[in-house]
Amino acid sequence: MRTEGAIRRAVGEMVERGELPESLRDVGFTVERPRDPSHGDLATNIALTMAKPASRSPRALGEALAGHLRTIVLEDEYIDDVEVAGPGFINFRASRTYLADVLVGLLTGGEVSGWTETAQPRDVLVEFVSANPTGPMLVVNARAAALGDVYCRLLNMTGHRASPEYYVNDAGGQIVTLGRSLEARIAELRGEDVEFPEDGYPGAYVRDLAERYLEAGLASAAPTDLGAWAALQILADQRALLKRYGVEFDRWFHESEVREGAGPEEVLDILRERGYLYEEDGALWLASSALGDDKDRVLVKGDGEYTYLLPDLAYHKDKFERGFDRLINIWGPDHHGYIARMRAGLEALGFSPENFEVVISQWVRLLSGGREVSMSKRGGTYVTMEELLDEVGRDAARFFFLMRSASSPLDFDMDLAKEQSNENPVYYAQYAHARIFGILAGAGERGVPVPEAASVTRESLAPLGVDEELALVRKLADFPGEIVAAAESLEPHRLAAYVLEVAALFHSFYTECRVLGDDVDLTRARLHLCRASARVVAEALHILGVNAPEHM
RNA sequence: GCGCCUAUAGCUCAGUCGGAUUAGAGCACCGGCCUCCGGAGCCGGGAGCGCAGGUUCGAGUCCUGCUAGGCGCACCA
Repeated sequence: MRTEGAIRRAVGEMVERGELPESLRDVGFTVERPRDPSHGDLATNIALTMAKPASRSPRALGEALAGHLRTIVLEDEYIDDVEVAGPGFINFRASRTYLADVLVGLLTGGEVSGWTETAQPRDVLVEFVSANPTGPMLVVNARAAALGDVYCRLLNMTGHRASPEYYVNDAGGQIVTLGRSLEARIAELRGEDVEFPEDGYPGAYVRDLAERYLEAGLASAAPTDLGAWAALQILADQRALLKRYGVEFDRWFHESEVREGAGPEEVLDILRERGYLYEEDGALWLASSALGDDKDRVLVKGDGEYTYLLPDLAYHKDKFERGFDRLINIWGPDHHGYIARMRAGLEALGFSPENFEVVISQWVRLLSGGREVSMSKRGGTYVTMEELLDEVGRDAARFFFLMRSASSPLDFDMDLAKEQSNENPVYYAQYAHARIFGILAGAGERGVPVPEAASVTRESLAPLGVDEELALVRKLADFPGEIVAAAESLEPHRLAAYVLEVAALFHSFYTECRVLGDDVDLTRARLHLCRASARVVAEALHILGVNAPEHM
């Protein structure tokens, strides 16, 4: 901020002296952190953007601007140096005072959310997983669960109000199919000779449910009721598993409730009023092709039954009516074709489609022993989310899913995730945290006084100055900005990458700089740096829902 | 046929709002570092933007076309 102000002032001065035309007073430019640390802490491209309109060489413009900037920032205690580099970038170098204040802020600054609050908070509903209650959750569900959960954490951390929600598809034909599958398995257990339904669910879990059903001493029932019962059992299992994974929903919204309520009929009324509903071939159609969809969609079938879309529209209408002004849905890649009709339907209902976002979470391919684990739902061979958690644990599973952007298909290396070594990124990050606590404990054992975090001052940090120390502090200074960037772009993988970078810089610092030494002041300063690093690593991991252990 | 996603090092992936004659990590491979705070660590080394155009002072990034892979195009959910 202050850098941008200084640049504006420098441009203003040049305009007033006639060194630049008036038209360039408000020229656009950016200020950003250069990728290469040797280019300083902040850089602006202003000389490049104004070179053409000013018809002067960017390099010469840069020199002229830098001259003005030097006198302007002279009294700024946070900026040490201004220089022109490359084709005409103007680089600013942060002062040691600035870096010291970064650490003071990290150690005494209270809740992280206080550093990252947005000026425009929104009420966000994040709907994710929403797996059919007809079978166990699979690894793709685990990926979506990690993403949705962290979206909420990121949004809440940046001052929004995010609410995680699960839509339970407990209506429609699939529940009946589940019921008929269960019926057949129950009959088998009773020794009856029955044929398993052709389209039934072949998984072993249906047999387990049949056993449970008989053990509970429940009477025979119609397939619909059997299906409803089975779905309830499966849902309870899902809920427990998600909790174990660190994901809890504010609300489980049942499709059956939507269908029983007035919502679907209200949707039809509004669409009719707004002219987006028509009848053809005995069915009621949504005129979605008028709003960007490939074709119109049936809402009420010829037999009077609702299609999936109608209750879903009613559900999303309900979301808006509950006061949410931003809806985020995480869907699998097999549902991307559904986006256009959903968006069209919401627009037809009078909602702004910009407030409805869909993130497509791409498939997960499991690798084990260097080979792909075959996944076939039809063949009944698949790896469930529960098996994955049993195998690799919560921290590794979450971190691996969150390391990659949602839009990339993911190769999940089970062997690597299980490995307790430096090859495993999640251990690498956690190790940095544990190592710091090892140092703090070691200080106590040696009688080295460990300063309270709150006691840190600019002056107490003055002994820091080695490259490894400063590089680490610079990286720590990015923390709030990384949270904001990850939240705004809904890209948790940035934060995962960031925490690995912090860990790497900490390990380098640790190797190069002995923390517990003879120099009391230096030791105190480095202990503060350790504490601040541990805090950033822990906070970042916690946002990702990953533990930051003190011992490993 | 139409639509969406993907294509960056041998492998798995980053790459911010288009920025720096030098495109980064990790794994794998090669070579170094423990009388000392946690070696689950550190330091060094080679190799790459699918193809062809275009926009721009500047393109891995934006646009067009092509190629390859994945997914989707229901009165299923």
